[in-house]
Order: sequence, then structure tokens, then C-alpha cells
Amino acid sequence: MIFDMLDKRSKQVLQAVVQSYINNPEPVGSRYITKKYAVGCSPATIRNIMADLEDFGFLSQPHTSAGRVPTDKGYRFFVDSLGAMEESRAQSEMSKEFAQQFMIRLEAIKDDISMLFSEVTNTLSALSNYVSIALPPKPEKTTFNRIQLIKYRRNIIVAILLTDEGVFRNRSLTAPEGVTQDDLDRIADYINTEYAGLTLDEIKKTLVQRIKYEKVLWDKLVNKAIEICEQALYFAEDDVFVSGLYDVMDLPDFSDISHIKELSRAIRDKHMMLKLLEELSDAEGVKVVIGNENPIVNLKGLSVVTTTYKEGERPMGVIALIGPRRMDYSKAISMIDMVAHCVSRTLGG
Amino acid sequence: MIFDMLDKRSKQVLQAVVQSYINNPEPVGSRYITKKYAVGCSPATIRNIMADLEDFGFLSQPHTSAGRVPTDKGYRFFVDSLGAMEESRAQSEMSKEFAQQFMIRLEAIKDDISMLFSEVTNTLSALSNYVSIALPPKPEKTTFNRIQLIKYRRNIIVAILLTDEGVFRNRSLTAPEGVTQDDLDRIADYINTEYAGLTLDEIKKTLVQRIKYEKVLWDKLVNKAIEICEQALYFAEDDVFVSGLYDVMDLPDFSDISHIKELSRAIRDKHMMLKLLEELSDAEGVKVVIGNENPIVNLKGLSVVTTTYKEGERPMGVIALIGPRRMDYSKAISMIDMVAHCVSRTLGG
DNA sequence: ATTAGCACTCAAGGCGAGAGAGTGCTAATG
DNA sequence: CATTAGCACTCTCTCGCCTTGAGTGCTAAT
Repeated sequence: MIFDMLDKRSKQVLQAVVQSYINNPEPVGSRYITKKYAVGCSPATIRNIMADLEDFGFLSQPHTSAGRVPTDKGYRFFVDSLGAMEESRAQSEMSKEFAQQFMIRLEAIKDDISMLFSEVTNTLSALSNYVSIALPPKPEKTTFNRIQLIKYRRNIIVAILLTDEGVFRNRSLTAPEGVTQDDLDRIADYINTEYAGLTLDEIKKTLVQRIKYEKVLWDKLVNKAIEICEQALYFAEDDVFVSGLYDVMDLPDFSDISHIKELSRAIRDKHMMLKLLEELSDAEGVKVVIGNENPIVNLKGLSVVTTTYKEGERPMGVIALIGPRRMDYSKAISMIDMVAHCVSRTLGG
Repeated sequence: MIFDMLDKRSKQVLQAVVQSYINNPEPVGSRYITKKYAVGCSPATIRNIMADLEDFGFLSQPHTSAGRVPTDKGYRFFVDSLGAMEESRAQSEMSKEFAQQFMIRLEAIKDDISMLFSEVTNTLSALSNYVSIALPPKPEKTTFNRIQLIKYRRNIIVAILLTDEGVFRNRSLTAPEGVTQDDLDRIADYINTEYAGLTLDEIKKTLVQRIKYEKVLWDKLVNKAIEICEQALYFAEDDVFVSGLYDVMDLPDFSDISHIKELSRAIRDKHMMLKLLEELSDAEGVKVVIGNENPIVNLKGLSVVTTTYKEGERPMGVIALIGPRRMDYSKAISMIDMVAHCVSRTLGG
């Protein structure tokens, strides 16, 4: 294991370097460490240790006569050792209080899923100064409550899909000729009694099957209706909540505009983003992906912290924070954890 | 009038300077003008003219030995003279073709107001490389079609507001005790027959009055229902569509991150933004606001081009482009004009 | 009125010296 | 034998100096 390569003092030094670099993005020198962190030995000794740490790949030098900078491996060690001393994540009084305030705000808007997640990402990015992303509950995790079909104007049908987690989606569709509101009501009734309590994903599958083998039996109208429902169930991929791109520009790491561009493009590339986040969404607890560990090429210079919110034990969706590699992992982890818990409790209750 | 201060050749030179600076953001010198633009005189003459133009306040020099740069007044002249030679805005073959394609895309999504306006801003910013903003039809301009109240879960009411311009808004509200779906249907029926064809604004006013003097007559339930409707009619100010912040970063004008920040903040400050845009929204045709003409302090380094889309003759809402002061006004104006016409035709038909 | 010619101004870029921060190595030390 | 003081060395950063070049304004000639 990675931890065994280092004696206690080396670990201390490594943590000191990472912490210092997180606080202030400048290469950190041996003298600085002896002054700021009580390691109890001289700069020369630190230099030796640092040279070792560099050999092991935890640190690197921008140039020969500069201090050391953490590598991805260095950050990885730092993050893993954060997890080891779990108690540091115990919530402070202040954050507990904040969580309560936050819960109250969430409760007030829990029935509008998009307001809810806007609030979540806004809060998270305001707290952390990093970019925050949230995915609403995935269709396969969302329970169907009922569908409402409304006819209006000449030949438009509006389908409103309600789930147990809040209003979800309304789509409008072109109606076939001669459909009356009564027809729509009957269709909706049928679907509501038939499918209540199933997840959207299950419904989707069932619907497709029905269409296949009942095509001949049912009349055109119902056929069309099923199509309508399927479309209504279709999940637009732009249902991703992003916030904090502005705040992040204040970080020194993004003083160069090319970095902002990179990040923007990564976020805009929602397909990619979704894939990454969904991959991580099965995991328990908070996950951290550092720099090059990241499979998305535009994100290689950045780190991602993700977790899931749940209903009971069932993970429902993903929340993520994206920031520079030298992000304040400790803070980011506890923030996202707190927020995820609040969301879980709000949706679950 | 501003036009009379200058003889024909001075105008030519001024236009040449502005055009050149728009194409390439570097101070333009006298020699360059004689080479690139056929003015028919020597650099020395141009220098004299430029000195005059500077005296009049149309041009300025970054430093003594540099070329000239347009001032806001210079741009203003340029834009106004664009308007004068209207024929230049006649659509080219290519843009006509594009407009047709665009119309087809709009038709396909016209019934979902948010998809529609997302498409509009995306297209506009992709075409122009500037930030585009669109406001959906204002409540006072939007015609009520019907409202649908749905009860679900314990005590939640979902109100879906349909307008003649597309599905508009769904809000969820806490229901008073003991309301049944039948009650809600009756209330909705009442409102639908009573208010069909009115604008949302008119309805709002009427509702408030009703509450006042019918309070004693009606039972609590209907009272509550009216409140519900009022809430449903409430217009969240975050219904602003913005796009193109990423594209704009590629412009040399925004190579400095502080400019991006400025722009971001201006956009985030939606109150301000809305106020500005609404102010301009009564105007006929395309309006241009240049640099310091702008009342919003964060926008003083930028220019805004706005226009309205209409239903028949009635202006419905605003579309805007925000870019650097040296934006390609000619292109921006014709683009936004084209898009606005397409939106008008789509919503009107 | 226009233009050629010329002196002048100023930003930008290249160069070199000096300062400063930090290292690695060696030899002394407890 | 691990630790440390001392020292030479390396590299970046900054400042000032100079040169270059683009562009001007003025004056005198056309």
C-alpha cells in the first residue's frame, strides 16, 4: 500500500507541502516548511526528505532552483489520508447551523425539481468557489406518479409528467387528427392506473414492448398515445444544473483565460460529463478524481469531487464539484457531503 | 445633425477607420488607410483629416505615436450611417437560405417555449460569436389560454399555465386542507371560462381586485384558489435565456479575464439587464447602444444590440446581442433582425 | 488644397546585470 | 548515523537600457 512507503515524518512533510500549496499556489521550499509547520528539524533535513518524496513521485520541481509542487500522486496521498482521519470531517457548529438553514430553504422549494437543483448548485458553488454540477434523479430511479394529457390550441397535446420526486417534465406534441380531451383523459387514466409506482425506466421498457405486440389489437389512437407518453418520458440531456463558472474565475488558477475556456468546454460537453458522473454515481460516499486520473481530456488539469444523494438506500442522482487540482479537498468533501445529505433528506421525506 | 459636420471624404475616412478597427483591433494609421481603402489621396492628407476627426471627438489616440481608434461617438456615427444606407441590410442569398432552415427548426419546437428560446439564443450566438439574450413574451403581452390544476401527493397542487404562445410555466403550491381534485377542476373551469383571451397582466390585476371585494362573499376555498392562480402567474425573473459566453472568449477583446468577469457579472445581474432590455423593448426595429451610452456600469465597455419580436404589430419580447464595442454592427444587426423576424413569424402563425 | 520630407514621440522587444529564493552536496556535529 | 550548518550553484524574475519601427505633426514645396 502507498502509505507504507513513507515513514511518519515524510508523511507530515508531504501533507505540509500539499496543504501549503492548496493555501497558496506557489512552489513551497524547505525553509518555509520548517517555519510554518512544526516538523522539528532543519531545512536541510526537509530537503533530504523532499528529494526522497520527489523520487517516489509525490512531488516535483518546476525548475531546479524552485520549491516543490505536489504531483497528482501527491494529491492522491493527501486525499486518501484525509479519508483515514475521518474525524476531521465531523461537522463544525457553524456548518451544522448552515445545514439547518439550507434544509429549510430546500423544504420550501422541494416540489419544483428545477428550483431545487438550482438552489443546490448555487449554494454549493457559493460555498466552495468551485463549479458545481447536479444531475436530477435518473429516469430509472424516478418513480412515476401520474401523467396528465392536455389538449390545447389546434392540435397540440401537452403531457405533464409527475413523479414522486416533484414535477418533472412537460412536453408538447402534435396530436393526431380528431383526438378529443376525453380521449386523452381516458388514455391518461389507463396509464396512471397501469403504471403507478413503477420507475420511469421500467415504464419505458414496458411501453416499447406493448407497442410491439399489441400494435394490431389496439386502435390507432391508443398507439399514438403510447408514443406520446414515450416522448414525454424521454429525458432531455440538458437537464444538468451547473453553477459557479463565474466564481471560479476569481481563483488564481484560472487567471489564464485558456483554462477557463478549457473548463467551459468540458462543461459544455455534456455527454462526456454525464458519462463520467454516471460512472461514479454507483459509488458509496464521496469520490475524488484528481487531474490525470480523469478520463475526460478537457478535465485533465482539474479535479472532480462527486457524491450521490439517495432515497433511503437507493442512490438517486449525482452532485459534483469541479475545481483546480489544488482544490481544498477537505472543505470540498465536507461541503458536498453536507449538501448531499440535505438533498437526500429533502427528497426522501 | 451629426452628419453635417463632416464632408464626404471625412466620412469615408471615419468609416474606413471604424471598419478597419472592427476587422482587426489595432490602432489604424494614415498610411494603412490609403493602401487598403481607395480614398484617393496621400497619407499626409489623411493625417490632416484624422486630426480633424479627433478634434470632433470621433477618434482618439492611445498614445501620440499610434494610429487612431474610434470613440463611442465614432461608432455611433458608423452605426447611424449604416442605417442610412439601408440597402446594405438586404439579405444575401445565403442568409435567406439560412433563415428558411432556421424557420423549419423553430416550427418543430414552437410549442415548447423554453426549447424555442434556447434555440434562438444558441443560433444567434453561434452566428455572431457574441453573447445573445432573449426574453420570452412578457406577461402583459401574453394571452392566457387555460390553466390546469392538478392535485398530487399529500397536499401539493401543480398549476400548469398554458398560453397562446406555448406552455409557459408550472408551479407547485401547498394545498389547503381538504381540497379535492374535483374542487380544483371546478376552480380551473371557472377561471378558464372567465379569463380566456385576456393577457396575463390583465388577469393579474383583475384577480387582485376580486380578492379585495369578494373576500367576504366567496368561501375560503375559492379565495385560496385565486391565490394559487396568482402565484402561478407570477413570473420568475430567471426566465432569461443566455447563450454564447463561451464563444465570446475567443475574441481578442476578451483575452483579459477581467473583461470576461465584467461581462459575466453584468449578465448575472439580471435585474439590471431586464430593466435595460425592457426599456428598449418598446422601440421599433433594431436599437444599438454603444459603450458608455449604456446605463449599466458593468456594461460600459460593451455594446448592446436589441430588437423585439412581435405578434402582428404587438411587440412581445426582446432579443439582444452583447459584444465588444468594436462589434461587427452590420452583421449583428442583420443577424438579430433575421432571427427576430423568424421568431415573430413562428409565434404569430 | 495637397503632398513630400523630416524630426519627433512612444510602445515593444531584446539584452544583460543583479537580486533572491531555493537547491544539492559536503563536511562537521551530537 | 541521522542531522545540520555552510557554501557553491542554478534558475527565475525584474529592472533599466538600448534599439527598432510605426506613426505622427509640422513645414515647405507643388
